[in-house]
Amino acid sequence: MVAPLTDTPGRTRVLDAAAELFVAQGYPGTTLRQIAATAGIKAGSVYHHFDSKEALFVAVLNEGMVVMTDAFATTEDELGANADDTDAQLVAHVRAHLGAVLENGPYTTAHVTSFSSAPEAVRSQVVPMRDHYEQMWQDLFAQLFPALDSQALRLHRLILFGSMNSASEWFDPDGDVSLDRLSSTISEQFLHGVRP
Amino acid sequence: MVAPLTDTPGRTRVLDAAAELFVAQGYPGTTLRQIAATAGIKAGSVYHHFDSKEALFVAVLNEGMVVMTDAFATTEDELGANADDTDAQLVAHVRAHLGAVLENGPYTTAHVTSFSSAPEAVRSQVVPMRDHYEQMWQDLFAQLFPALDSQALRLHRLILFGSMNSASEWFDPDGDVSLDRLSSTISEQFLHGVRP
DNA sequence: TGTCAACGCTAACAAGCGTTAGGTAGGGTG
DNA sequence: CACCCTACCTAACGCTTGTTAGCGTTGACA
Repeated sequence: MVAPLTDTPGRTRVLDAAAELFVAQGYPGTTLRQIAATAGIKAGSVYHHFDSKEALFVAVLNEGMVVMTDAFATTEDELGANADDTDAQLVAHVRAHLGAVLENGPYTTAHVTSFSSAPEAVRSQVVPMRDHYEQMWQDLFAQLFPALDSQALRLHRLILFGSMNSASEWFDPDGDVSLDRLSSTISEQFLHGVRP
Repeated sequence: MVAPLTDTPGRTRVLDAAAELFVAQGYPGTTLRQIAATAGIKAGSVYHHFDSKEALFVAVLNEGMVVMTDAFATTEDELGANADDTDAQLVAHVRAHLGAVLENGPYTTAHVTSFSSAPEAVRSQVVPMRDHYEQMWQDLFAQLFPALDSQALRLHRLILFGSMNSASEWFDPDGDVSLDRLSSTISEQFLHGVRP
């Protein structure tokens, strides 16, 4: 079904397998035996690396959040010169977010697709990092659109997040729409509306 | 945990309970015993109304799709006079879609939130109806934005769907953003971009 | 060379899963 | 009256789940 992964050290192999399966089947729909099999070991051996299924899921989500936060920070650094060009700033950050979610492996995607299927215990452990990431965007929006009040900022941010994250359900890296094209379409659409 | 439902006849009570729980916990995360308890009966009795857990899920999703398709058709009928006003048409359909997803009970919401957690067997039974609904929107878009080619139409439609459907994750009917305000914000945003 | 931790295995556990068989109470109809 | 259909129950089935305990093997380091 899913080819066993290569010779990375054990813990990483388990983490990779878990992320991949959580994305495809959600948290309750994925079993430890599936994860173990994909990682090339037996179910009991997973407990050598993680305390529980919940802890494993938390580890996956945290790793994903780190990738996304890093992508945001890197983009902010790289911008520098264009820091006063609203359009350029937004498109760069959209591109970074989409890159993180759509081409940086299953860790980030897990956040978008299977966070909602997580039990409360898992959710509460991950929410702080999520909030931090959302706050970065909220600050960016406050800087880009100073005329909007904070409620409007939040609303528009959530609209943008919705259109970006939903792409994980239909985007095909081998299709005829590239990531760059998608990023600029979403950014243009968001800034100026549908262009005829 | 989940309050038992009211006095509706048996089959409907099971269907309501199932929809509610599938939305909250996804398909594999919801058990027949939970559904039965919420409906006020025992697990085995569910099989008097439905052949299997899968069939029950399919019934929920189909019911949701009927509601959404009806909402679309009703909107098209009601428009009539304004049929040449692009802005009015879009905002009306956005309002209808959001109304279906956010205030017409858990059946429609189940489509948005837990479709992805369904096993293949369920998915393939529901896809035709989904495709039909998407086609209605695709046709609407073709009429509203005749200057765009079909690839661009699809892209913009998916962007709009993303921002609308993601609202089911954060929209609060009792919050300070009303459904009407949300509908017009999303429509305006989609048509003309962020307004300062 | 001896020791120890890291890593994996086997085998089993209690609990929970979807599902089924067979039974019971009650109302409507011949 | 007898009959049957609807709606529900009880009790169990075979299976899978997350998890644990105990045991082997390996390689690094003293």
